[in-house]
Formats: sequence, C-alpha cells, structure tokens
Amino acid sequence: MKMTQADTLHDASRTKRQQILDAAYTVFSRKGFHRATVDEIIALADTGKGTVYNYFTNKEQLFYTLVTEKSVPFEHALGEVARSPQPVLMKIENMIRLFLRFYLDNGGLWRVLMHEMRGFGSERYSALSLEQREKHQNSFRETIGMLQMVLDEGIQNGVFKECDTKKAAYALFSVIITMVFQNFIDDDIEDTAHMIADVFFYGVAKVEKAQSATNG
Amino acid sequence: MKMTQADTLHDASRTKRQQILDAAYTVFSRKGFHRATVDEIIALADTGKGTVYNYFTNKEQLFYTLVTEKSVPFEHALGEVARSPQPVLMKIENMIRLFLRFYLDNGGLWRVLMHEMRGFGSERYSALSLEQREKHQNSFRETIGMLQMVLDEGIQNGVFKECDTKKAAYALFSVIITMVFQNFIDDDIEDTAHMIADVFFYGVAKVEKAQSATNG
Amino acid sequence: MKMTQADTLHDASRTKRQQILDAAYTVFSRKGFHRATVDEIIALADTGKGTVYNYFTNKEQLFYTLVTEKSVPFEHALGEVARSPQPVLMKIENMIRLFLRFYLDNGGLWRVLMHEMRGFGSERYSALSLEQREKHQNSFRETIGMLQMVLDEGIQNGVFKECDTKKAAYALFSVIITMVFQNFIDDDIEDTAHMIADVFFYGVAKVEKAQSATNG
Amino acid sequence: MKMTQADTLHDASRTKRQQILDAAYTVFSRKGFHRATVDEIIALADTGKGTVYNYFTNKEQLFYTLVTEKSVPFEHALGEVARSPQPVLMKIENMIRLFLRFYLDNGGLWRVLMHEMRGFGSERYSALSLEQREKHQNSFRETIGMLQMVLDEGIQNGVFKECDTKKAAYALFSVIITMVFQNFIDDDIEDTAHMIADVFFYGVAKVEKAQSATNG
DNA sequence: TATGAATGAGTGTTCATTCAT
DNA sequence: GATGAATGAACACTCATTCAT
Repeated sequence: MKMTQADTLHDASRTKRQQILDAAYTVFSRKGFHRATVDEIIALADTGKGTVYNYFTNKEQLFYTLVTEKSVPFEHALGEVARSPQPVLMKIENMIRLFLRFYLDNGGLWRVLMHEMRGFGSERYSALSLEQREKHQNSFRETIGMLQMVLDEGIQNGVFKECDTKKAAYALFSVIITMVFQNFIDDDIEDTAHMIADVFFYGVAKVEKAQSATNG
Repeated sequence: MKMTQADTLHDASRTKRQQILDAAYTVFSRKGFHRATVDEIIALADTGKGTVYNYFTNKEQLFYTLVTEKSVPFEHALGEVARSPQPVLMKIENMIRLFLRFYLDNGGLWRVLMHEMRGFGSERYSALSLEQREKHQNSFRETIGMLQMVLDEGIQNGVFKECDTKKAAYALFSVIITMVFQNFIDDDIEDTAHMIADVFFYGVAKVEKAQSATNG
Repeated sequence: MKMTQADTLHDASRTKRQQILDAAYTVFSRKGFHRATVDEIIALADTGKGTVYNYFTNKEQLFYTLVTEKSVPFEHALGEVARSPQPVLMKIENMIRLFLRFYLDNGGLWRVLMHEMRGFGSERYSALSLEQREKHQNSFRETIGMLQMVLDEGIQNGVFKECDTKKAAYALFSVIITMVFQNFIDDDIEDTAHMIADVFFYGVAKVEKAQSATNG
Repeated sequence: MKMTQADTLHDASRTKRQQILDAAYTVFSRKGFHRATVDEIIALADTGKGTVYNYFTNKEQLFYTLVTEKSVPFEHALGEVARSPQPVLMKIENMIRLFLRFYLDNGGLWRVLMHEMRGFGSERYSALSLEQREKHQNSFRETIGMLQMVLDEGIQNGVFKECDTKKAAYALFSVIITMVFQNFIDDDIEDTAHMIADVFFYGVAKVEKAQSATNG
C-alpha cells in the first residue's frame, strides 16, 4: 500500500502526539500534576514545547486526555463482564481481576487523578476545571456503579444479604485499590483477586453472626 | 481579673500561632499542599507574612506541625483501645469508631497528607522532605499496625480465620477512609462503625463458603 | 542580503543575552552584587524576567559569566606581554598600561568582585559560591603572579633589588587600582603608567639610601 | 564614691550600647553590611531587638557610629605625628606604623566601609545615606591628606622629588592597606613599616634613573 | 506543523523596623 | 529603658503559555 504525503504527515503527527502522551504519562505518574513540568515532559518526549500546545490546549487538558484514553477501554471491558451471564460471585471476582490489572498498569496516574479530583467524590478546588472534574467523577461513579449493579443483582438472586450496595461497592473498590497502592500483589493477580473476593463475600470472622460485637 | 503581663503575652502569641494553624488547616485541606499559598493562609489568619515565619520555619514545617498536632492524641487514643482488655470484636468496632471520628474531623488534611506521602506507602517525589515523609509514614504504619495487632490477637483467640493480617488491616482501613471521603456517614458514626465491622467480620454473602466464586 | 533563519535566531538570542549582560554589568557596577536586583537588570535590558533565567542559572552565575567574559581576554593579553622578549622595565610599564586600561573599563564591576571575594585574598562569607570564589581568586592571583614573574626576572637580570616580589607585585597592583578608583587618570593612560612605573622603580626620595628613615 | 540609681542605670545602658556596638563590629566585619543581620547582632550582644533601635536610629546609623567611634582616636593620633617636629622620613614611617596597627585591628570593618563608600572616592549608590557617605569620605580624605601634608613638607625640605603628592599619598595608603588585607604582615609591624617606607622612598630598581623604560 | 525563545504572574522566604507592654 | 512579637515591602526564582519563524 502506498502512503501519500498527507498520510505520512498524519502518521508523523500521530507519533508526536503519542510521544507526548507517553512522556506525560510517565512524568505525571511519577511527580503528580503540579510537580510535573512541561519541560520535563518534552525532554522525555523528545519534542518541542510548542508542539505540546498544538495538540493539547494546556497542561490540564493533556492530563485529561491521558486519563480518558486509558479509562475508556477499561470501562468498556468492565461493562462487558458486568453484563455477562456468568454467576454473580464469578462476575465480581472477574471484575476485581480487571480492576487489579488496570490499576497495576495505571496506578501511578490514577493516584494523581484521585488527588486532583479530591478523593473522587467531593467538591471544591483542584487543578482540573470543574467541567473536567465532573466528567471524571462520573466516569468513576459509573465504574463503581457497575460493581453496585452486580451487587444488586446478587441481592435479587439471594446470593448477597440485603445491604447498602453503593457503600459496599465503594468498599470493595477501595480495598482493591489499596492492595495495588500498597504493593500487596507480589504473587499473582488471580490469587489476590480471589483473596479479596473471599474476604468480601465471607468476612474474616470464624464464628457465627450471633457473637457480633454489639448484638448482646 | 487576674492576668499577669507574662500571661497576656503568652496568650497573645498562642493566639497568633493558633490562628495561623487554623487558617493553614483550612487552606491546606481545601487546596492541597502545592496550591495552598502562604498569602491565602495569612489572609485567612488575619496576620502578616513574617509572623508565619516567626512560628514555623517554612511552609512544609507548618504543614508538618499541623499534621503532628492532630495525629498524636489520636494515635494515643487508638493505642489505648488496642491494648484494652475488651473482646476483640468489640475492640475492632471501637477502633473503627475512633478512625471515623478522626477522619471526619481531619479528612481534608489527611487526604493531602496521603498524597504528599504518595498513597501512604511508597517512595518517590513529594513536597515533603524525606525525613518528614518517613516520620509520617511510620506514624501511618503504626496506626494501621494497631489494627493488625488486634487482628493477630483475634486469630490467636480463634475469633478470626487465618489470613494475612497486614493486608486485612489495610483493607479495613481503606474501607473506613472511603466511607468518610465519600460522605457516606450521614446518619450516625455508631451505625456506620457497626456496619463496617459487620461486613468486615461476616462478608456480604448470604450463602455458605462452599459456593465460593471460583469453585464451579 | 544573506541571512538564514538559523542566523537570525542565533543573532536574536545573542542580542538578548548580550542585552542582559550589558544591563547586568551596569547594575552590578553601580549597586554591588546584593543591592543589584534582577528586576532592575531586566528593566534596563528591556526583557522579561524569565529570559534572564533562560540564559543564566541564577544571579550569581550571571555575575560570574560577566566577570569571566571580561577577564579572559585581559589575562591573555597580560600573559603575552609578560612572556614577551622586551626589557623588564618596559614590560612592567606595558603591563601597568594594560591594567590601567582594563580597570578603567571594568573598574566598577571589579570593585564589586573584589568585595565579594573579600579583598581578593581571604576566606569567609560572600554571595558567591565557594567554587566560583576560588575560581576568581585563582584568576586574580595569576594576574598578579604575572607581575611577580616579571619582577623575579628583573632581579635575576640585576635590574631590581632583592626583595619579596610577591609583596612588591601586590603593592604595584594596589597602586594601579587606586589610581583608577580615585579617578586620577584624567590626562592620559600613557602618562599615568609612566608615572606609576617611575615611582615604583625609583621611589619618591631625592636623597640617597644612606639617610633611610630608621637610621638615625 | 557612691553610685546613685541614675548612675547605675546610665552605666547599665552604656553597657547595653557598648554590647551592641561590640557585637555589630564583629558581625559587620565578618559578613559585610548587607549580609549582617540585626538578629545576629542582638544574638551576639545578648540584648533585645528593640534595644538596638533605642540607641541607633537604624542599621545604617549603627554602622556609621561604629566607624566613627573607631576612627576618631586614630585620626587624632595620626594628626599628632603629622604635626610633630620629627624628620620627614621618620614621620612617614611612623605614620605607616599607625596605619598598619589601625587596619590590623579594624581591617574587617574598614573593608566593608570602603565597599559601602564605593572605594572611598566615588559617587553613586550605597547602603549609606549620601550625607553619611560624605562624612566618611571626608574623614578618609583627611586621613590621607595628612600623608600628603607630610609629603609636601618633604618636597619643600628637598627630601622628596617634585611630584603629585595627592597621588603619591593615595599610592602609599593603598600599599599599606593591601599589605594588611593580604595578610602580608606575618613578622612584625616595625619590619613591615620599614619595608614599605623603603620601597616608597627608593623604589625597587637597582639601576639609575637614566635607564627608565620610556626615557630613551 | 514543529519549534523554542520570550514572557510575567505567582510564590516562598528574608529581614529591617515598629510599637505595645 | 528593655523587649520581642508582629509586620510587609522586597527579592530571587519557577514555569505554563504564547507566537514569530
């Protein structure tokens, strides 16, 4: 297949854009949003400063693009599992597996994202514009919403106890991300996923509910 | 009214120092370490710029002081419960209660602290000096270590299943903090603590272990 | 007119850099290192603050660059005369001439330099980093060392009396610099150089050594 | 003799004032005018910050007072020798001795003074107010004027050649001060004074004037 | 389209000076 | 008179962003 000049240019520019995104990924992950400098990004991307501003309107939008490009395929994959016809318990464990893989790959960047969004839940100040923060927050909520959906399904099926599934979903999510951020996944994603699921499903107590701390 | 000159002076200076600490608390919580400016702090504290540097050597040490002054009494209280002779399940629930109260009060600042410490566990870049970051990380680890201690005790007593108590402690901690950061504690700290403990102890599944997700 | 884009850019940047150096020269000379502000330099250079820091790493290095760029050609010229095959007395007088010209041009800056180096000889506090202070001190010592070299040559040739040539070199140097700093060179460099040489060679006394001050 | 309370107070305050002057002397000498801080001075003087401003209107005036208190007795002593009936050559050597002693004691401070006065001769910017700078410059000029006076006397007596005595006086002065600032007075003030006088009177050349560099 | 020199608003920090006690 | 807490003007330096080439 022959490549026209236009194609070449387009490819070259696509490359430049990707170089910048790759470099930005590395630098933002390592340094956080504020400590990351455009100078360091272009040094790593081997490009000029102006080029960054040809492709991205500003540092913030570069960060935003980065996050979006990473999260879209993940959310898609997660949705597929959530809507699949597997048994609920298996679905949850498979979703945990997806989460673990995703955050193992992108933990550095997401830590930064969460901080800029103020813990993915609240209002107030940030480096991101209100609009973009809301977009990410919605994306986050949807992600966790998928967990919640499956939990709801489980309750309807009689697999799970009645409970506040929103809280439960967030709890599960927080445990997953903590395992990643604490580097607790030495062995194997499969094992870790199974362990998390196990505790989430059955708890840590050996004894029966009757002995619960507050119920006399 | 009795008040010697020395008292007055001491009180006045205590006031200024406290005004600055209070203002810094607010601004750091809202903006994070980097986006918080000394100018904004002094505007809120209604004081001069130089005054800040009379009481604190620099912005970092101001932040450090803030965190330390808040965490010391909390850690003390937590230790007391951990070492108390209550039943393990009750201890855990009481500790959860303490955590909830503490992070409800200080969540804003701690979110910032955790980010500056890089997710309370890893190495790399930060606004805080290595020394102070290590101090805070140790403080964090000790806090969670107290949870782990009680979990270990529970295993020895046959109350908990055998498990990696370090991971479990972090998991429990992450759930607590997530409930706070998500504003999931509208109702009552007591209820929330009980609910968290309940899920942590017994899980969300209704059915027996035999049906675990990975077993066909 | 031939001028490639590269030329233009290079010229433009050379111009900016030179504008800054020129302005810095003026301001440092007038105000000394500490009282000179970057703001004043950029006002005079008609440039932005950031531009200064594109070309120079900090205020100190700007000062250092200034001094170095001025002193290197001077030291070279001085060395040429010192090593030339002229008669010693003529050499000295020619070197005095070079010194006079150099300090007439650069006296303002060198006064500052000497102060920052603490009188071009000792240790202790300064605005310059130890490394750069040592560099300048060595440069100074070499300069005066060339005078000393020629004095030594003169003693070997029987032209000068036996004496501590290091002290004599510093003495000669100090006289030169004082004439400049006192604006005693209204008339002509040639005349002044000759006069200095004359007093240095033959002294001010009319009478013979026998009546030396300490001999009754 | 009995001391009233007023006396005691006066003495105490005199002490305070002196403590400050002593401390200021040390700090100014070591650090220069700008790098010297009032904080460091009061730390050394063991007094409060406000006390400094009770005795001196500002940092500059403190420096000025210091210099004046040191120079007045020196100038007096120098004048006595200058007006004494000794032979001219002996007078000069004795004056050199006084200069050496004075600058050995106070060289640190005077180096700073000279810098602030811009080489004790020119106009322009400084930390000292114009008025005070002029006072010091006059003081300086008078000091050197005494040397000049004696040189004039020597010419009238036929001891010295006809020459520009102002320039000669400055030259002699610069040599003296250079010997001090270069730490060239290891052995003995007497020896050094004699050596300086010797070179000043008779020069360094062995040969006769006829061979002077420029006079064919 | 790619570039990087130029820019200036913004920031942490210092330090002489004041003034209430 | 002695004190030192409070103050803010001043300063060096950073870095995202622009724009001429």
